[in-house]
Formats: sequence, structure tokens, C-alpha cells
Amino acid sequence: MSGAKALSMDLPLDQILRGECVETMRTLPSGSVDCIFADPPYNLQLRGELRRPDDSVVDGVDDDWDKFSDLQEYDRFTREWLSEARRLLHKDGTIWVIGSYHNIFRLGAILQDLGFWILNDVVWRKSNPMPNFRGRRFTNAHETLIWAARSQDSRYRFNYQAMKALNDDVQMRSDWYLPLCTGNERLRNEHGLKLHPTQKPESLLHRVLLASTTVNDVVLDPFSGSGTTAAMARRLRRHFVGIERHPDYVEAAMARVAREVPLDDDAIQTTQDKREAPKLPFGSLVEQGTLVAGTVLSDKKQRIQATVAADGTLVSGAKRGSIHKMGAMLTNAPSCNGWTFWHFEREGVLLPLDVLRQESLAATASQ
Amino acid sequence: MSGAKALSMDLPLDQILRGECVETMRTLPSGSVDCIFADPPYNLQLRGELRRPDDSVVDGVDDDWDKFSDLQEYDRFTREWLSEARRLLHKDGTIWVIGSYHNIFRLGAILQDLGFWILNDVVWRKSNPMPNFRGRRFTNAHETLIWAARSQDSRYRFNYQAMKALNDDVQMRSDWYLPLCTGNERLRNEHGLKLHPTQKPESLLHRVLLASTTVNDVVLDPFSGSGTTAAMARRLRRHFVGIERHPDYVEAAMARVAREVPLDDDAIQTTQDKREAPKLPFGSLVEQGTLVAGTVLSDKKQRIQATVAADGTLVSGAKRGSIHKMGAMLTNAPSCNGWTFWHFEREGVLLPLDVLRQESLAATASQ
DNA sequence: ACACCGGCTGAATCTCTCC
DNA sequence: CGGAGAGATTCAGCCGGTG
Repeated sequence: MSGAKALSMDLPLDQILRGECVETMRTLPSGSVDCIFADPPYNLQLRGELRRPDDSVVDGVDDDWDKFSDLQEYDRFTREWLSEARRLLHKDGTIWVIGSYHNIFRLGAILQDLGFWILNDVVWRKSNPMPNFRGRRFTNAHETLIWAARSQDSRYRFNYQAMKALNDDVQMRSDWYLPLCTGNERLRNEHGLKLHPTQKPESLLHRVLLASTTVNDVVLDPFSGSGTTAAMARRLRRHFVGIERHPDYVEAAMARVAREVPLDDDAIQTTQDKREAPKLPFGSLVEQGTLVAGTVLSDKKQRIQATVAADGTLVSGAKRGSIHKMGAMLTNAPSCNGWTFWHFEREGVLLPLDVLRQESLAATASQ
Repeated sequence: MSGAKALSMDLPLDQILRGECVETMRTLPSGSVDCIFADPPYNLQLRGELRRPDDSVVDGVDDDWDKFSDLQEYDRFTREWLSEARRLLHKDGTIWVIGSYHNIFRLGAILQDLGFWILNDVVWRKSNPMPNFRGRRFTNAHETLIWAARSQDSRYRFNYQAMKALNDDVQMRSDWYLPLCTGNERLRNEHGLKLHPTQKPESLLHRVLLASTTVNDVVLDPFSGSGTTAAMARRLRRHFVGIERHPDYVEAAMARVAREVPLDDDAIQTTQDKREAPKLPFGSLVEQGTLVAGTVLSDKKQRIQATVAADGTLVSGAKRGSIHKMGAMLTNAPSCNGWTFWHFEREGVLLPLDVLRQESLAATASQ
């Protein structure tokens, strides 16, 4: 994704803007951000205070910003900020929202109503959730993230191979097992009390940003709070724009960002998707003599053969075509990746053509 | 809960009624069921044919009953059957609905709009989900259930101790790890093909009914399908009322129920679910900051070095791969256990990565 | 009898670029 | 905007056949 970078000239980069969420978003240019992460107020509807079995009071979320008169008011607020978010998002951009069962269904339905295209719902499984003290429900041990593209036809970014690498080389699933933000990671005020009631763990934002953005992308967090998004953006060398109404949070978050050291060139690299690798036409291997015209290729089980022609096509009897087309034709398949289908012999071993491509790309990269 | 039993005289018990969902519900008496389990159409909106990398075709859900012209029509349908469901539910009763990201946000929002009171959202984590074949999203590895009481002041049933016992004497969490319905459990037609495209596993209904109903309770399933709810109700000695519009499904489900043997008085119904072996991908250590990206690892004799990248791969020159692959590559070995091969330095001492893994697993204890 | 291997399958919104 | 073509992409578990 060339992304929104060219459009971001009017965007105040790497800052947390103090102000109301919607009002501040209205001052920013359309299509100027590549990705949005939003952790909106939860509308928790807590009735009175909650006590642990030992009668200590649970420090729940009871700040003013979490009080909404009713569902309709919450929906109105949600539609308003999500509409602005959609305007700010680049056409190929994606948005993440996080919530619990109190608000996630409102968020999801309104996302769909506004034309966002849901790509995944992702479950953050907490390794250390708060137990259900009254024993009247299941332990609420997860929160839900929704990942959505701006529209159905967005050509969004997903760093598939990086996610696979992060998960021991099997596809990353939609359920993520991560600890809560505790201990030293948790920001505290001068009295040692937690600064923000819902500070998100860095590991969560690390995975979110690694999955759906690339270096120098612009990430917007309209409910910046303790600044986890901003801090992880800086660490991973993405640009950020935060919005936060409470000056204390703005200050604490910017101080936090300043303490963050961006990863260096070696550490920031991730496994590349093949789709992004430099293109190398099969014909150039023949031109360069890497593979001599006249070489006979076969499938892995050596049931099918074809001969390499001087123009990089394959020939078998009266049939001729690209490595892909011939693979598909000779196996009656609708399509075929010739790079992995066709094999050549080297020192008695059958190797896929892809090996030659990798070698050739590696050789030219180091020049 | 004294429950709805006294009211159920006009209710046709332990049958699957052939008919349209809403129409049939209208014939049943108000407040007559203790619990509802509903697996409505998901509105998947599948477009073309999907093929696996081996070119085989995925047998998707293309049935007419899952097609809706737009979200508005889906919402209308949902409001209609949920309204009837609420009328049939006893004042202290609860409802379960299951869905995927395609429809669960519509379901949840409408439940709230109608006055249901959400108790939990529960995540069914699939042990064996279908992969994402195109590598364009996270593996869709879960479905979501919403558990809600008829109203905020319902004195609903929750068998807390039974759930705790089922979970090795720790509170049952909101994330459940259960396999898909496959193998012998899957109902098949005379050609050996699956009878119903979306048959739910018995383990799921077993847990649902065990959590939220008691012996002789009445359970309604307005989208009965293959009859998993009815079968598990009979096994657990609950009464059931099913509604299903396709006569073939009604017949197959009633035959299935007839094969079911109710548990006897002594049977303690704890089909213990497989405890999940604690797994920890190397990438998690990087995300969680246990090991910082940019750290240089080495073998025990410090002859070989590599740098940790942000996606949990190791980098050395032009080479990149998992801790295992890189260990093997750099030593020319066929394979390598990266956890014991690679070492990091702590207080001047070289320690294997495995130490970090053990520490991290111990800290988070029970997955 | 037992191990191993190949085949099959599951609620799936599943490509991208160039002409 | 439509069509053609290049080329990227899979995990766990069950079943049946074979050695």
C-alpha cells in the first residue's frame, strides 16, 4: 500500500491532540490515515459498586466519560465518531475497534451500517482476567476486537507471513492469548495508583500494528488514553496521531512515547509476503542462462514433462504456454503456480523452480 | 427457578414441529419455556467458489435459507423471531444465540434493543477450524455465543458449581475450546455426505444445557436443524421443543433423538473436555517484551549469532526464519530445537531460550 | 495387531495487476 | 470497467488402505 503518506502533509504527525474526539477529527484531512485503532468508552452500566468476597471495593470503570443515558445515546455517539473515522481513513485502510459484550454489538452493527467491511473478529483471551466474584456468570475472560476495511473493495494490508512467523509458522488464528497490562508496564500516578482504568497491553498493539500496517504508515487513535497505540507505533516506526480530551493523559502519554526507542533496521524487519517480493519473470532465468533452453522440467512425481523454450514458454507436444498455464493445462486444473509445480534436476535431486528464483533474487539483492 | 413447567401444559413436549420458525412460535403459549438455544442463519454472503491450495473445492454453505437481500432484511427477520422468542421465554429464562462476525453484531444489538439482558458473550474456540486458504485474513477460528436473560431482573439459572467442576475446579471462563462436529458424530445421508451443513457439536450443547438448565426444564430450539439441541436435551433429561421447516431434517433429528439414551440418576455428566496443552509460540515472548526485538542470540559456544526481529523470526545476514529453522540452517543440520539451541545473556550468564519459555508459562499458569 | 500414509473435509464474506 | 493472466495459498483430525 503506498497508503496515505502523500496525503498526510496537513496531518500533525506523532502528536497527541488534546480535544474532543469528533470535533478534533473534523479538523483533519480526508483519507489521510492508513489505520485506526479505537478503544471507545464501554457504556458499562454498573449498578453501584462491586465488592470482592473480602469486601474490598473493585475499582471499576466509573469515570464520567463512561456514563451514557441509554443505548440510543451510545449509538448516536458511536455513529458520529465512526463516520468521521471512515472519512479520515484511506480508501485501502483498516480500522480496529475493541470492546466487551456491553458495547461490541453496537460497534459491530454500526460499522456494518456505515459500509465498513468486517475482515475478522478477534478475541483477546486474557491470561489473568478478574474472576467473577459473585459466581453468577462465566468468568469474563476476553474482549473482542473487530478488524474491518474501509469498504468491501479496499485492498487492505495484511502481513500474513509476519503473523505466521509470530505463531511458530502456522497461520495466526482469530483468538489471541495475551496477558493484561500489569506491573511495570502499567502507568501510575504520583500516589502509585493506576493512571488510566483501561490501559491496553503493549503486546496487543504490537500484534495489531505488525499485522495491518507497515513502516511509516500513519496510525490514528481517537481515544488515545494512556498512549499504548502511540508508544507501540513509535517502537515499530509507524507514525501516530492521537486524540485525547484529558490533558493529564495527553501529558503522560507523550512522556511515555518519549521514553520509547524505535527499533533499529535489523529488528524492524519482518518476514515478507511473496506478493511484495520483487517480480522475476521466468523468461529472464532463461535469458540469463540460469536455466538453459531445452531443459526438461517435470512435476514432483515425474509424471508430467515439458521442455523449456528459448522465450521462456514450456512446450509439450502441440501445447505451449507459460509455466503457469502449462501446469494448469496438463493437470486439468483451473490454475497452477508454475514456480512450485515444475521441478528441475540438480545433482540428482528434484528441486522446484522457485529455488532458482530465490537464488537469483538473493544474488541481485546483494549487489 | 421454579421454571416454566406449570405453564407448559399446552406445549407439545419432546417433539420437533415442522413449520416456519416465527409462524410456529406464534402457536405456543407465552412464558412456557425455560431456555432457548438458537442457531439462526448467519447470512454468510459468500460470493464465488473457494478452492484449497490443492485445488479441491470447499463445500460452502450455499443454501437458500442463508440468503438475505441485505442487512435490513436480515435485521427484520432477526427482530421478528427474537420478539417471539422473548414472549415464549419464562420471566426468569435465558436465551443462547450463536453466530459469526457476519451476523453476531446484528443479533447482539437487537437482543439489547428488545430488552434482553446480556450475561456473557462466550467464545467457542475451534480446535480444528478450516484454515484461511488465501492468506488474506486471520484464520476464522471461533464462533460467538451470546447468553442473555429475558430481562435485567430475571432470576436466571446458572449452575456455577457444575461449571467449575467441569473445569478442574476453577471458574469456567467465557472462552471454550471444543472441536468441530466431525467423524461419526456427523449425521450423513444415504450417499455418505453430510446431512446438514452446519451441525453443531454435542459437546457445545452439553455445556450450554448443563450451565443454564436443570432436569425437566423445557428447552426450545427454533432452528432445530440436525437436532443436536434435542438430542442433548434428552440425554441430560431436559424436555425439548424443536422447530424446523425442512421435513428431512425433522425426520433425521427425531430418529437421532430416539437413539439417545437418557443418563441414569447416578451418571455424573462430565464429559471432560480435552485440557489444552499450554503452547507458547516464540513470537509471544517478543510481543510481550520478555525478549526485546533487536536482541542478539547465540549458540552455547557463541560461535553463531542471530538477531531477534519484531515478528519473532531470527535474522542473520540475508537469512531469516524461525528459531528452529535458523538453528538448522546455520549449523547445516536437518533440524534443530531452537528453544535449547539459542541462548541469551542475563546477568553475564548465557541461558537457553527455554528458560524464558518456562518462566512465561509458569507466570500465566493455566491456559 | 499396529504403524504409517494418503485422502478428505470443516458456517469462508479468501488476489492482484495490467490492458 | 471487464477480462485475461500471473501466481499465491492449508490445519487438525478422522477414516480407510497398505505394509
